[in-house]
Amino acid sequence: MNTASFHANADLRLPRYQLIRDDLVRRIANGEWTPEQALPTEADLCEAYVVSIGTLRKAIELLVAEGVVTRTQGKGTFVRRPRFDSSLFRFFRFKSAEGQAVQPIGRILKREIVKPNKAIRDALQMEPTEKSIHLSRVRLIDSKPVLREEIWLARLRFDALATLPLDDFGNLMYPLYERACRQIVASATETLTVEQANQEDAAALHVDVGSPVIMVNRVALDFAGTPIEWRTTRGAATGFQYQVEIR
Amino acid sequence: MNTASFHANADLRLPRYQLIRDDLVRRIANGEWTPEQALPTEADLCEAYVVSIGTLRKAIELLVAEGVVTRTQGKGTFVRRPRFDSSLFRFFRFKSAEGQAVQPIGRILKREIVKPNKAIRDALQMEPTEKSIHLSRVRLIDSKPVLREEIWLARLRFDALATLPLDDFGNLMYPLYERACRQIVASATETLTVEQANQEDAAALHVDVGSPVIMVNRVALDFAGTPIEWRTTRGAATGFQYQVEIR
DNA sequence: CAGTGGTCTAGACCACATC
DNA sequence: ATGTGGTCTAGACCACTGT
Repeated sequence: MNTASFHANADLRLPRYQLIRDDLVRRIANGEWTPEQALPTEADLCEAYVVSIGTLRKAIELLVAEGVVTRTQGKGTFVRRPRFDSSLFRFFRFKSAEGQAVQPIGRILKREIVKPNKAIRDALQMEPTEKSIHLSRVRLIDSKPVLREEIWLARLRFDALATLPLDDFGNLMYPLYERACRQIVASATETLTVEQANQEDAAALHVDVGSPVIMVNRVALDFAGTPIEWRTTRGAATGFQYQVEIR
Repeated sequence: MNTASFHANADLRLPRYQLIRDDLVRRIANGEWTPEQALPTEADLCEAYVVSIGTLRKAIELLVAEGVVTRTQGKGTFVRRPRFDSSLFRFFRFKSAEGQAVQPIGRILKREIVKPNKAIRDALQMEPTEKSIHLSRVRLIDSKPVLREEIWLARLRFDALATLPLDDFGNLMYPLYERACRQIVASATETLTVEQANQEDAAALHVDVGSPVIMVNRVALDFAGTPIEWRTTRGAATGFQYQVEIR
Protein backbone atom coordinates (compact mmCIF):
# COMPACT_ATOMS: atom_id res chain seq x y z
CA MET A 1 0.00 0.00 0.00
CA ASN A 2 1.13 3.51 -0.71
CA THR A 3 2.38 5.06 2.50
CA ALA A 4 1.47 8.47 1.15
CA SER A 5 -2.15 7.56 1.84
CA PHE A 6 -1.59 7.91 5.56
CA HIS A 7 -0.84 10.56 8.09
CA ALA A 8 2.84 11.06 8.87
CA ASN A 9 2.44 9.76 12.43
CA ALA A 10 0.88 6.48 11.33
CA ASP A 11 2.72 3.40 12.58
CA LEU A 12 3.06 1.25 9.49
CA ARG A 13 3.66 -1.88 11.59
CA LEU A 14 -0.03 -1.86 12.50
CA PRO A 15 -2.46 -3.97 10.47
CA ARG A 16 -3.72 -2.27 7.37
CA TYR A 17 -7.31 -2.22 8.55
CA GLN A 18 -6.13 -0.32 11.64
CA LEU A 19 -4.25 2.20 9.53
CA ILE A 20 -7.28 2.68 7.32
CA ARG A 21 -9.55 3.05 10.35
CA ASP A 22 -7.24 5.67 11.86
CA ASP A 23 -6.99 7.51 8.58
CA LEU A 24 -10.77 7.59 8.16
CA VAL A 25 -11.18 8.90 11.72
CA ARG A 26 -8.66 11.62 10.97
CA ARG A 27 -10.46 12.60 7.80
CA ILE A 28 -13.83 12.63 9.59
CA ALA A 29 -12.31 14.79 12.33
CA ASN A 30 -11.04 17.13 9.61
CA GLY A 31 -14.60 17.55 8.44
CA GLU A 32 -14.08 15.80 5.14
CA TRP A 33 -17.52 14.22 5.52
CA THR A 34 -20.35 15.60 7.63
CA PRO A 35 -23.18 13.54 9.14
CA GLU A 36 -25.35 14.08 6.07
CA GLN A 37 -22.85 13.09 3.41
CA ALA A 38 -22.02 9.53 2.51
CA LEU A 39 -18.44 8.31 2.61
CA PRO A 40 -17.02 6.97 -0.66
CA THR A 41 -18.24 3.52 -1.62
CA GLU A 42 -16.41 0.36 -0.62
CA ALA A 43 -15.09 -0.03 -4.15
CA ASP A 44 -13.69 3.51 -4.23
CA LEU A 45 -12.06 3.18 -0.84
CA CYS A 46 -10.56 -0.18 -1.79
CA GLU A 47 -8.99 1.46 -4.80
CA ALA A 48 -7.79 4.51 -2.87
CA TYR A 49 -6.18 2.49 -0.08
CA VAL A 50 -5.10 -0.32 -2.40
CA VAL A 51 -6.56 -3.13 -0.30
CA SER A 52 -9.12 -5.81 -0.94
CA ILE A 53 -12.75 -5.48 0.05
CA GLY A 54 -12.38 -7.73 3.11
CA THR A 55 -9.66 -5.57 4.64
CA LEU A 56 -11.58 -2.38 3.98
CA ARG A 57 -14.74 -3.83 5.48
CA LYS A 58 -12.86 -4.75 8.63
CA ALA A 59 -11.72 -1.14 9.00
CA ILE A 60 -15.23 0.18 8.54
CA GLU A 61 -16.69 -2.42 10.89
CA LEU A 62 -14.40 -1.04 13.58
CA LEU A 63 -15.89 2.39 13.02
CA VAL A 64 -19.40 0.95 13.15
CA ALA A 65 -18.59 -0.79 16.45
CA GLU A 66 -17.22 2.47 17.83
CA GLY A 67 -20.37 4.29 16.81
CA VAL A 68 -18.52 6.63 14.45
CA VAL A 69 -20.41 5.65 11.29
CA THR A 70 -23.53 3.73 10.33
CA ARG A 71 -24.04 1.71 7.21
CA THR A 72 -27.30 1.11 5.36
CA GLN A 73 -27.61 -1.43 2.63
CA GLY A 74 -28.34 0.24 -0.68
CA LYS A 75 -27.65 3.75 0.66
CA GLY A 76 -24.10 4.01 1.88
CA THR A 77 -21.88 4.70 4.87
CA PHE A 78 -22.57 7.84 6.91
CA VAL A 79 -20.90 9.70 9.76
CA ARG A 80 -23.12 9.09 12.75
CA ARG A 81 -24.45 11.75 15.07
CA PRO A 82 -24.50 10.45 18.64
CA ARG A 83 -27.95 10.06 20.16
CA PHE A 84 -27.63 12.17 23.26
CA ASP A 85 -31.27 12.55 24.05
CA SER A 86 -31.54 8.89 24.82
CA SER A 87 -28.53 9.13 27.12
CA LEU A 88 -29.91 11.31 29.86
CA PHE A 89 -33.23 9.55 29.56
CA ARG A 90 -31.48 6.40 30.59
CA PHE A 91 -30.62 8.21 33.81
CA PHE A 92 -33.71 10.23 34.51
CA ARG A 93 -37.08 8.82 33.70
CA PHE A 94 -39.27 11.81 33.06
CA LYS A 95 -43.00 11.57 32.75
CA SER A 96 -45.60 14.21 32.06
CA ALA A 97 -48.68 14.59 34.26
CA GLU A 98 -50.41 12.04 32.03
CA GLY A 99 -47.61 9.55 32.63
CA GLN A 100 -46.23 9.80 29.11
CA ALA A 101 -42.47 9.70 28.69
CA VAL A 102 -41.55 13.15 27.52
CA GLN A 103 -38.55 15.28 26.68
CA PRO A 104 -37.99 18.27 28.95
CA ILE A 105 -37.90 21.74 27.43
CA GLY A 106 -34.67 23.67 27.79
CA ARG A 107 -34.54 27.36 28.71
CA ILE A 108 -31.46 29.55 29.15
CA LEU A 109 -31.68 31.59 32.37
CA LYS A 110 -28.36 33.40 32.28
CA ARG A 111 -25.32 33.96 30.08
CA GLU A 112 -22.02 35.46 31.14
CA ILE A 113 -18.57 35.78 29.64
CA VAL A 114 -16.12 34.81 32.37
CA LYS A 115 -12.78 33.20 33.00
CA PRO A 116 -13.51 29.60 33.99
CA ASN A 117 -12.06 27.98 37.08
CA LYS A 118 -9.05 25.73 36.70
CA ALA A 119 -10.96 22.45 36.58
CA ILE A 120 -13.08 23.61 33.66
CA ARG A 121 -10.18 25.34 31.94
CA ASP A 122 -8.17 22.12 32.08
CA ALA A 123 -11.09 20.00 30.94
CA LEU A 124 -11.59 22.26 27.92
CA GLN A 125 -7.83 22.59 27.30
CA MET A 126 -8.04 26.38 27.44
CA GLU A 127 -5.24 28.93 27.88
CA PRO A 128 -5.02 30.57 31.34
CA THR A 129 -6.20 33.96 30.04
CA GLU A 130 -8.89 32.62 27.74
CA LYS A 131 -12.51 33.49 28.46
CA SER A 132 -15.50 31.19 28.44
CA ILE A 133 -19.21 31.43 27.85
CA HIS A 134 -21.11 30.26 30.91
CA LEU A 135 -24.77 29.35 30.47
CA SER A 136 -27.25 28.56 33.22
CA ARG A 137 -30.07 26.47 31.91
CA VAL A 138 -33.13 24.82 33.32
CA ARG A 139 -35.11 21.97 31.83
CA LEU A 140 -38.84 21.81 32.40
CA ILE A 141 -41.68 19.32 32.16
CA ASP A 142 -45.19 20.73 32.35
CA SER A 143 -43.47 24.04 33.22
CA LYS A 144 -41.91 22.46 36.31
CA PRO A 145 -38.12 22.44 36.62
CA VAL A 146 -36.65 18.95 36.69
CA LEU A 147 -32.99 19.61 35.83
CA ARG A 148 -30.51 22.42 36.48
CA GLU A 149 -27.64 22.74 34.05
CA GLU A 150 -24.46 24.77 34.02
CA ILE A 151 -22.64 24.83 30.68
CA TRP A 152 -19.17 26.12 29.88
CA LEU A 153 -17.85 26.70 26.35
CA ALA A 154 -14.59 28.17 25.09
CA ARG A 155 -15.36 31.72 23.93
CA LEU A 156 -13.07 31.45 20.92
CA ARG A 157 -14.74 28.34 19.61
CA PHE A 158 -18.32 29.41 20.29
CA ASP A 159 -18.04 33.14 19.60
CA ALA A 160 -21.45 33.36 17.92
CA LEU A 161 -23.16 32.31 21.14
CA ALA A 162 -21.69 35.27 23.05
CA THR A 163 -24.00 37.65 21.26
CA LEU A 164 -26.90 35.54 19.99
CA PRO A 165 -30.15 36.63 21.68
CA LEU A 166 -31.10 34.12 24.39
CA ASP A 167 -34.53 33.66 22.82
CA ASP A 168 -32.86 32.26 19.70
CA PHE A 169 -31.04 29.47 21.51
CA GLY A 170 -33.88 27.01 21.01
CA ASN A 171 -34.57 23.84 22.88
CA LEU A 172 -31.48 21.75 22.16
CA MET A 173 -27.87 22.79 22.50
CA TYR A 174 -26.06 20.44 20.14
CA PRO A 175 -28.02 21.33 16.99
CA LEU A 176 -27.38 24.95 17.95
CA TYR A 177 -23.64 24.31 18.21
CA GLU A 178 -23.69 22.85 14.72
CA ARG A 179 -25.87 25.59 13.27
CA ALA A 180 -24.26 28.63 14.82
CA CYS A 181 -20.67 27.52 15.43
CA ARG A 182 -20.05 24.50 13.17
CA GLN A 183 -19.08 22.48 16.21
CA ILE A 184 -20.25 18.86 16.03
CA VAL A 185 -20.38 16.82 19.19
CA ALA A 186 -19.10 13.34 18.37
CA SER A 187 -18.90 11.68 21.78
CA ALA A 188 -18.95 12.46 25.47
CA THR A 189 -17.96 11.15 28.86
CA GLU A 190 -20.39 11.44 31.73
CA THR A 191 -19.59 11.00 35.39
CA LEU A 192 -22.41 10.46 37.83
CA THR A 193 -22.29 11.29 41.51
CA VAL A 194 -24.86 11.75 44.25
CA GLU A 195 -25.08 14.79 46.49
CA GLN A 196 -27.50 16.25 48.97
CA ALA A 197 -29.59 19.18 47.81
CA ASN A 198 -28.34 22.59 48.93
CA GLN A 199 -30.56 25.67 49.23
CA GLU A 200 -30.25 26.49 45.54
CA ASP A 201 -31.02 22.96 44.40
CA ALA A 202 -33.97 22.79 46.75
CA ALA A 203 -35.41 26.05 45.47
CA ALA A 204 -34.79 25.30 41.80
CA LEU A 205 -35.91 21.68 41.78
CA HIS A 206 -38.67 21.91 44.39
CA VAL A 207 -37.16 19.30 46.70
CA ASP A 208 -36.20 19.34 50.37
CA VAL A 209 -32.77 20.51 51.45
CA GLY A 210 -30.63 17.44 52.09
CA SER A 211 -32.61 15.13 49.82
CA PRO A 212 -30.49 13.16 47.32
CA VAL A 213 -29.61 14.85 44.04
CA ILE A 214 -27.99 13.22 41.03
CA MET A 215 -25.16 15.18 39.53
CA VAL A 216 -23.94 14.32 36.03
CA ASN A 217 -20.76 15.90 34.75
CA ARG A 218 -20.32 15.72 31.02
CA VAL A 219 -17.38 16.54 28.80
CA ALA A 220 -18.39 16.53 25.13
CA LEU A 221 -15.79 15.97 22.42
CA ASP A 222 -15.67 16.62 18.69
CA PHE A 223 -14.59 14.01 16.15
CA ALA A 224 -10.94 14.92 16.70
CA GLY A 225 -11.34 14.13 20.40
CA THR A 226 -11.00 17.77 21.43
CA PRO A 227 -13.20 18.70 24.41
CA ILE A 228 -15.61 21.44 23.41
CA GLU A 229 -18.27 21.55 26.13
CA TRP A 230 -18.23 21.11 29.89
CA ARG A 231 -21.63 20.58 31.47
CA THR A 232 -23.00 19.67 34.85
CA THR A 233 -26.61 18.62 35.31
CA ARG A 234 -28.48 18.18 38.58
CA GLY A 235 -31.81 16.53 39.17
CA ALA A 236 -33.75 14.98 42.03
CA ALA A 237 -32.69 11.39 42.60
CA THR A 238 -36.29 10.34 43.17
CA GLY A 239 -37.39 8.19 40.27
CA PHE A 240 -33.87 8.09 38.93
CA GLN A 241 -32.98 4.68 37.54
CA TYR A 242 -29.94 3.56 35.61
CA GLN A 243 -29.36 0.18 34.06
CA VAL A 244 -26.21 -1.65 32.95
CA GLU A 245 -25.48 -4.94 31.29
CA ILE A 246 -22.46 -6.88 32.56
CA ARG A 247 -20.79 -9.54 30.49
CA MET B 1 -25.07 -26.46 4.95
CA ASN B 2 -26.57 -29.44 6.67
CA THR B 3 -29.67 -28.32 8.54
CA ALA B 4 -29.15 -31.17 11.02
CA SER B 5 -26.30 -29.13 12.46
CA PHE B 6 -28.75 -26.70 14.01
CA HIS B 7 -31.37 -26.61 16.69
CA ALA B 8 -34.91 -27.33 15.53
CA ASN B 9 -36.04 -23.77 16.26
CA ALA B 10 -33.34 -22.18 14.12
CA ASP B 11 -34.66 -19.87 11.43
CA LEU B 12 -32.79 -20.95 8.33
CA ARG B 13 -33.51 -17.65 6.59
CA LEU B 14 -30.96 -15.99 8.87
CA PRO B 15 -27.37 -15.58 7.67
CA ARG B 16 -25.21 -18.61 8.26
CA TYR B 17 -22.90 -16.78 10.62
CA GLN B 18 -25.93 -15.93 12.77
CA LEU B 19 -27.07 -19.56 12.81
CA ILE B 20 -23.59 -20.68 13.77
CA ARG B 21 -23.36 -18.04 16.48
CA ASP B 22 -26.72 -19.13 17.90
CA ASP B 23 -25.75 -22.77 17.77
CA LEU B 24 -22.47 -22.11 19.57
CA VAL B 25 -24.30 -20.13 22.28
CA ARG B 26 -26.71 -23.02 22.70
CA ARG B 27 -23.86 -25.51 23.01
CA ILE B 28 -22.04 -23.29 25.51
CA ALA B 29 -25.26 -22.97 27.50
CA ASN B 30 -25.54 -26.76 27.45
CA GLY B 31 -22.15 -26.94 29.10
CA GLU B 32 -20.41 -28.47 26.10
CA TRP B 33 -17.38 -26.27 26.85
CA THR B 34 -16.54 -24.78 30.22
CA PRO B 35 -14.44 -21.64 30.77
CA GLU B 36 -11.24 -23.68 30.99
CA GLN B 37 -11.67 -25.75 27.82
CA ALA B 38 -10.90 -24.50 24.35
CA LEU B 39 -13.55 -24.64 21.66
CA PRO B 40 -12.69 -26.66 18.54
CA THR B 41 -10.30 -24.95 16.16
CA GLU B 42 -11.45 -22.79 13.30
CA ALA B 43 -10.63 -25.52 10.83
CA ASP B 44 -12.68 -28.12 12.71
CA LEU B 45 -15.65 -25.81 13.10
CA CYS B 46 -15.51 -24.89 9.40
CA GLU B 47 -15.68 -28.56 8.56
CA ALA B 48 -18.46 -29.28 11.05
CA TYR B 49 -20.66 -26.41 9.91
CA VAL B 50 -19.62 -26.72 6.26
CA VAL B 51 -18.75 -23.05 5.81
CA SER B 52 -15.63 -21.22 4.82
CA ILE B 53 -13.24 -19.71 7.33
CA GLY B 54 -14.52 -16.16 6.76
CA THR B 55 -18.08 -17.05 7.66
CA LEU B 56 -17.03 -18.96 10.74
CA ARG B 57 -14.83 -16.10 11.91
CA LYS B 58 -17.72 -13.69 11.60
CA ALA B 59 -19.80 -15.93 13.88
CA ILE B 60 -17.04 -16.12 16.46
CA GLU B 61 -16.34 -12.40 16.25
CA LEU B 62 -19.96 -11.84 17.26
CA LEU B 63 -19.37 -13.95 20.36
CA VAL B 64 -16.19 -12.02 21.12
CA ALA B 65 -18.07 -8.72 20.80
CA GLU B 66 -20.77 -10.05 23.13
CA GLY B 67 -18.15 -11.06 25.65
CA VAL B 68 -19.08 -14.75 25.46
CA VAL B 69 -15.66 -16.00 24.36
CA THR B 70 -12.12 -14.70 24.11
CA ARG B 71 -9.54 -15.69 21.52
CA THR B 72 -5.79 -15.86 21.96
CA GLN B 73 -3.46 -16.28 19.05
CA GLY B 74 -1.63 -19.56 19.26
CA LYS B 75 -3.80 -20.88 22.12
CA GLY B 76 -7.40 -21.07 21.03
CA THR B 77 -10.93 -19.85 21.68
CA PHE B 78 -12.25 -20.03 25.25
CA VAL B 79 -15.56 -19.48 27.00
CA ARG B 80 -15.14 -16.27 28.94
CA ARG B 81 -15.98 -15.77 32.58
CA PRO B 82 -17.44 -12.29 33.10
CA ARG B 83 -15.29 -9.95 35.20
CA PHE B 84 -17.71 -9.02 37.92
CA ASP B 85 -15.24 -7.60 40.35
CA SER B 86 -14.59 -4.69 38.08
CA SER B 87 -18.32 -4.05 37.81
CA LEU B 88 -19.18 -2.92 41.30
CA PHE B 89 -15.85 -1.16 41.55
CA ARG B 90 -16.96 1.02 38.73
CA PHE B 91 -19.79 2.12 41.01
CA PHE B 92 -18.19 2.25 44.42
CA ARG B 93 -14.66 3.42 44.79
CA PHE B 94 -13.34 1.71 47.89
CA LYS B 95 -10.10 2.61 49.49
CA SER B 96 -8.37 1.20 52.53
CA ALA B 97 -7.13 3.44 55.32
CA GLU B 98 -3.86 3.78 53.40
CA GLY B 99 -5.74 5.01 50.33
CA GLN B 100 -5.11 1.83 48.32
CA ALA B 101 -7.93 0.56 46.14
CA VAL B 102 -9.02 -2.66 47.75
CA GLN B 103 -11.61 -5.40 47.41
CA PRO B 104 -14.05 -5.66 50.32
CA ILE B 105 -14.28 -8.92 52.23
CA GLY B 106 -17.63 -10.71 52.13
CA ARG B 107 -19.23 -12.28 55.21
CA ILE B 108 -22.55 -14.10 55.41
CA LEU B 109 -24.60 -12.87 58.37
CA LYS B 110 -27.75 -14.93 57.96
CA ARG B 111 -29.21 -17.74 55.86
CA GLU B 112 -32.87 -18.73 55.70
CA ILE B 113 -34.97 -21.00 53.51
CA VAL B 114 -38.10 -19.04 52.65
CA LYS B 115 -40.67 -18.50 49.96
CA PRO B 116 -39.60 -15.36 48.08
CA ASN B 117 -41.92 -12.46 47.40
CA LYS B 118 -43.54 -12.19 44.01
CA ALA B 119 -41.01 -9.78 42.51
CA ILE B 120 -38.11 -12.09 43.27
CA ARG B 121 -40.07 -15.22 42.32
CA ASP B 122 -40.85 -13.69 38.94
CA ALA B 123 -37.31 -12.48 38.40
CA LEU B 124 -35.97 -15.96 39.08
CA GLN B 125 -38.78 -17.66 37.11
CA MET B 126 -39.77 -19.79 40.10
CA GLU B 127 -42.96 -21.75 40.71
CA PRO B 128 -45.38 -20.24 43.27
CA THR B 129 -44.70 -22.94 45.88
CA GLU B 130 -40.95 -23.11 45.33
CA LYS B 131 -38.64 -22.13 48.14
CA SER B 132 -35.56 -19.94 47.99
CA ILE B 133 -32.32 -19.53 49.88
CA HIS B 134 -32.02 -16.03 51.25
CA LEU B 135 -28.60 -14.80 52.31
CA SER B 136 -27.80 -11.60 54.17
CA ARG B 137 -24.26 -10.55 53.54
CA VAL B 138 -22.05 -7.67 54.49
CA ARG B 139 -18.89 -6.52 52.79
CA LEU B 140 -16.13 -4.99 54.84
CA ILE B 141 -13.02 -2.88 54.35
CA ASP B 142 -10.65 -2.64 57.30
CA SER B 143 -13.40 -4.45 59.26
CA LYS B 144 -15.82 -1.61 58.55
CA PRO B 145 -19.05 -2.41 56.70
CA VAL B 146 -19.32 -0.62 53.35
CA LEU B 147 -22.01 -2.67 51.57
CA ARG B 148 -25.13 -4.55 52.64
CA GLU B 149 -26.29 -7.35 50.37
CA GLU B 150 -29.41 -9.46 50.21
CA ILE B 151 -29.16 -12.48 47.92
CA TRP B 152 -31.92 -14.81 46.74
CA LEU B 153 -31.32 -18.15 45.00
CA ALA B 154 -33.73 -20.86 43.89
CA ARG B 155 -33.49 -23.68 46.45
CA LEU B 156 -33.70 -26.38 43.79
CA ARG B 157 -30.81 -25.02 41.80
CA PHE B 158 -28.56 -24.19 44.77
CA ASP B 159 -29.46 -27.06 47.09
CA ALA B 160 -25.90 -27.54 48.35
CA LEU B 161 -25.90 -24.01 49.80
CA ALA B 162 -28.90 -24.79 52.00
CA THR B 163 -26.76 -26.95 54.27
CA LEU B 164 -23.18 -25.83 53.66
CA PRO B 165 -21.70 -24.35 56.88
CA LEU B 166 -21.64 -20.56 56.63
CA ASP B 167 -17.94 -20.53 57.43
CA ASP B 168 -17.27 -22.47 54.21
CA PHE B 169 -18.91 -19.89 51.94
CA GLY B 170 -15.67 -18.01 51.39
CA ASN B 171 -15.21 -14.51 50.17
CA LEU B 172 -16.73 -14.61 46.69
CA MET B 173 -20.13 -15.97 45.72
CA TYR B 174 -19.71 -16.78 42.04
CA PRO B 175 -16.75 -19.14 42.42
CA LEU B 176 -18.78 -20.81 45.19
CA TYR B 177 -21.75 -21.23 42.87
CA GLU B 178 -19.50 -22.94 40.35
CA ARG B 179 -17.74 -25.11 42.92
CA ALA B 180 -20.70 -26.22 44.99
CA CYS B 181 -23.61 -26.06 42.55
CA ARG B 182 -22.10 -26.08 39.04
CA GLN B 183 -23.90 -22.84 38.30
CA ILE B 184 -21.86 -20.46 36.13
CA VAL B 185 -22.84 -16.82 36.00
CA ALA B 186 -22.47 -15.69 32.40
CA SER B 187 -23.93 -12.17 32.47
CA ALA B 188 -26.01 -9.87 34.60
CA THR B 189 -28.23 -6.81 34.54
CA GLU B 190 -27.82 -4.19 37.21
CA THR B 191 -30.25 -1.40 37.99
CA LEU B 192 -29.10 1.52 40.07
CA THR B 193 -31.36 3.73 42.16
CA VAL B 194 -30.81 6.20 44.99
CA GLU B 195 -32.63 6.07 48.30
CA GLN B 196 -32.38 7.71 51.67
CA ALA B 197 -30.90 5.61 54.46
CA ASN B 198 -33.43 4.05 56.81
CA GLN B 199 -32.65 3.01 60.40
CA GLU B 200 -31.21 -0.33 59.31
CA ASP B 201 -29.00 1.18 56.61
CA ALA B 202 -27.80 3.84 59.00
CA ALA B 203 -26.87 1.28 61.66
CA ALA B 204 -25.26 -1.16 59.24
CA LEU B 205 -23.35 1.31 57.11
CA HIS B 206 -22.55 3.88 59.81
CA VAL B 207 -24.24 6.77 58.03
CA ASP B 208 -26.93 9.23 59.07
CA VAL B 209 -30.60 8.40 58.63
CA GLY B 210 -31.80 10.15 55.47
CA SER B 211 -28.39 10.40 53.85
CA PRO B 212 -28.25 9.16 50.25
CA VAL B 213 -27.72 5.45 49.69
CA ILE B 214 -26.99 3.76 46.36
CA MET B 215 -29.06 0.66 45.73
CA VAL B 216 -27.98 -1.75 42.99
CA ASN B 217 -30.32 -4.54 41.99
CA ARG B 218 -28.69 -7.33 40.07
CA VAL B 219 -30.15 -10.28 38.22
CA ALA B 220 -27.43 -12.74 37.21
CA LEU B 221 -27.97 -15.14 34.31
CA ASP B 222 -26.32 -18.36 33.18
CA PHE B 223 -25.17 -18.96 29.60
CA ALA B 224 -28.65 -20.09 28.65
CA GLY B 225 -30.02 -16.73 29.79
CA THR B 226 -31.85 -18.26 32.75
CA PRO B 227 -31.86 -15.99 35.82
CA ILE B 228 -30.14 -17.76 38.71
CA GLU B 229 -29.43 -15.07 41.30
CA TRP B 230 -31.28 -11.99 42.54
CA ARG B 231 -29.21 -9.59 44.57
CA THR B 232 -29.61 -6.15 46.02
CA THR B 233 -26.63 -4.18 47.30
CA ARG B 234 -26.70 -0.96 49.31
CA GLY B 235 -23.85 1.37 50.07
CA ALA B 236 -23.35 4.98 51.11
CA ALA B 237 -23.50 7.33 48.12
CA THR B 238 -20.60 9.36 49.46
CA GLY B 239 -17.62 8.85 47.20
CA PHE B 240 -19.74 6.91 44.75
CA GLN B 241 -18.80 7.71 41.16
CA TYR B 242 -19.96 6.12 37.94
CA GLN B 243 -18.70 6.87 34.48
CA VAL B 244 -20.16 6.28 31.01
CA GLU B 245 -19.00 6.85 27.49
CA ILE B 246 -21.57 8.13 25.02
CA ARG B 247 -21.14 7.72 21.29
C1' DC C 1 8.32 -28.31 15.25
C1' DA C 2 3.11 -28.43 14.72
C1' DG C 3 -1.03 -26.08 15.81
C1' DT C 4 -3.49 -22.03 16.87
C1' DG C 5 -5.64 -17.63 15.72
C1' DG C 6 -4.58 -12.94 12.90
C1' DT C 7 -4.32 -10.73 8.55
C1' DC C 8 -5.35 -10.40 3.72
C1' DT C 9 -6.74 -11.48 -1.04
C1' DA C 10 -9.79 -11.31 -5.26
C1' DG C 11 -13.29 -12.30 -6.39
C1' DA C 12 -18.85 -14.04 -6.45
C1' DC C 13 -23.68 -13.47 -5.67
C1' DC C 14 -27.61 -11.44 -3.03
C1' DA C 15 -30.79 -7.80 -0.96
C1' DC C 16 -32.03 -3.26 -0.69
C1' DA C 17 -32.54 1.83 -2.19
C1' DT C 18 -33.03 4.99 -5.72
C1' DC C 19 -33.95 6.68 -10.12
C1' DA D 1 -31.29 -0.54 -14.34
C1' DT D 2 -27.74 0.96 -11.46
C1' DG D 3 -25.31 1.44 -7.31
C1' DT D 4 -25.01 0.48 -2.56
C1' DG D 5 -23.82 -2.51 1.34
C1' DG D 6 -24.48 -7.73 3.11
C1' DT D 7 -23.09 -12.42 2.77
C1' DC D 8 -19.87 -15.93 1.47
C1' DT D 9 -16.02 -18.47 -0.68
C1' DA D 10 -11.41 -20.90 -0.83
C1' DG D 11 -7.72 -20.23 -0.26
C1' DA D 12 -2.68 -17.73 1.23
C1' DC D 13 0.74 -16.22 4.45
C1' DC D 14 2.07 -14.36 9.10
C1' DA D 15 2.58 -14.29 14.30
C1' DC D 16 2.20 -16.43 18.41
C1' DT D 17 2.11 -20.64 21.75
C1' DG D 18 3.58 -24.80 23.26
C1' DT D 19 6.33 -29.29 22.55
